[in-house]
Amino acid sequence: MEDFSRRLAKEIYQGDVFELAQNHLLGACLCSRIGGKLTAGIITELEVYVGSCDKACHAWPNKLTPRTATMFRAGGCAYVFFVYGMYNQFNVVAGPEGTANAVLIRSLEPVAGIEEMQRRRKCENITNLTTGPGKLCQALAITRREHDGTDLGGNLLWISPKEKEYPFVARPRIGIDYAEEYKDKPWRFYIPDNRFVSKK
DNA sequence: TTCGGGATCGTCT
DNA sequence: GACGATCCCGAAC
Repeated sequence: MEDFSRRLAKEIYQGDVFELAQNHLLGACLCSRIGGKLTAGIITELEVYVGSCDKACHAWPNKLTPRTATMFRAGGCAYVFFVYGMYNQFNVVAGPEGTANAVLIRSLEPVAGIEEMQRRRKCENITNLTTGPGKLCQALAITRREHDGTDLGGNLLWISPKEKEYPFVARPRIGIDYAEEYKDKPWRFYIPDNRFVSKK
């Protein structure tokens, strides 16, 4: 039986965003207990966004708006936004307060609450439950309205540290063609040879 | 297996 | 008023 009671330490979130993404979030377990149901999955794919220089980042160039305000908070909380009129996307805020760095979680390997995920997603196929940023929010019941800014050290939404090391590869990010010289930066990281990745 | 369109609304111009 | 850090489904190959 897996134990999801541990929490990633606060200081780790407030360090370098790439270090956080590569060495701490990839392979860790994203957990939610929403509506009384525990759902959790191992993070298999993610993308890094850097507010100070990265044209693909919502908060570039360090632009604080009502939408991006949570990204400027101290690392360790959730930045959840809404796109395409129907999907939510979950990010982990990184770095010290006043900086706008985030890690978009793109894909999970389901490990707990799979039946609840199937109900929420109206889908039986395990490999289609959490392989995409919009899908995993639906599976874990994460929404901008309810969870933007949520502390990731609590009991609603949290991250349990990885229990072993995983290899990872670096590739360009998805869906940011407008980002000019930043669109080809290999800031998407995923665990190779894992079925639960949205795009190879 | 790949491609293209539609759904749908918060956010910024 | 335009445009997405997407997803799903159906059509064509």
